[in-house]
Amino acid sequence: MASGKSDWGIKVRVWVERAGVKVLGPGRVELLEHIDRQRSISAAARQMGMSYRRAWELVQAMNEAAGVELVEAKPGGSGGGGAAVTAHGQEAIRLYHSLVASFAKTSQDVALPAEPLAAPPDTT
Amino acid sequence: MASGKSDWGIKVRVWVERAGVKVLGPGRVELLEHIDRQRSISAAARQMGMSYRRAWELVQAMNEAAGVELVEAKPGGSGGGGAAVTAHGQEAIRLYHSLVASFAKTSQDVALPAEPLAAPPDTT
DNA sequence: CTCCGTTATGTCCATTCGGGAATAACGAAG
DNA sequence: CTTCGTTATTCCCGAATGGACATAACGGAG
Repeated sequence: MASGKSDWGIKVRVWVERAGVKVLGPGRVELLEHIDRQRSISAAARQMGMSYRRAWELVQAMNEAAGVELVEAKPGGSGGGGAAVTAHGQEAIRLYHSLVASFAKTSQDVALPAEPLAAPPDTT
Repeated sequence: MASGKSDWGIKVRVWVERAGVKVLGPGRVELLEHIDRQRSISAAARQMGMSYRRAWELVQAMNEAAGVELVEAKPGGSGGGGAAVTAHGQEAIRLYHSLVASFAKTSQDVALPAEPLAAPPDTT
């Protein structure tokens, strides 16, 4: 029963750009949240099963694309240093979540019919 | 003036799945429309600047994922054969466009503020 | 000064993706 | 049967992606 019930679904991916370059996406925001909790890029990366390299690149890309520091990182110091999500970063997280919520609501409203690809009756 | 005005924007990508596998996306629907006009996969591919191979693979994937033939292709015959978008395919195009329209509307409604990342005032 | 864990950066490599080209299959028209 | 342009299929390769690893830089604590 490959199509026994109705396993059709709508998927939406939302992201925020500035000057045409990506600033926030689902993965980036998730990373922001992990950094916020861990106060460390490497710890966040580990927790997400992502390489530190990639996490760091994402942070760079985010900061540059946003034009403001969303994550403030510093090497050295007690514990080796660490990273923190700035006030702008916090705001970015809130903003993105509200966007996702809006589109999720739309997704509910436009729910697909049981048979999305039933050809409409001939109108002649 | 890297951020002189307000070059922030929201981007949304919508796609339709069945049983967890992608059926329709922006590129696939565009391909459907080109095939519908050209009545040929290869012509559609040329027009889109895409290799015939990729176009053909997309058609296969679409047909299989949908569980119904969205494109009916036949080799041989006068003119070498050709391809046509079925009634189900036509319906798929309509469906996808309506989805995109809905999400575009939401995108308008949730338009970003001029300074998306202005930190909210301290509430203490 | 030494130690430590994190940030910062470079190099190498497996995987994926899709283009390009080559080839066969096909079937109606002539 | 031959011709013709399209569909169908395979093989090879370049680019991009991102993981794994190695190494330096950093700076507070002791």
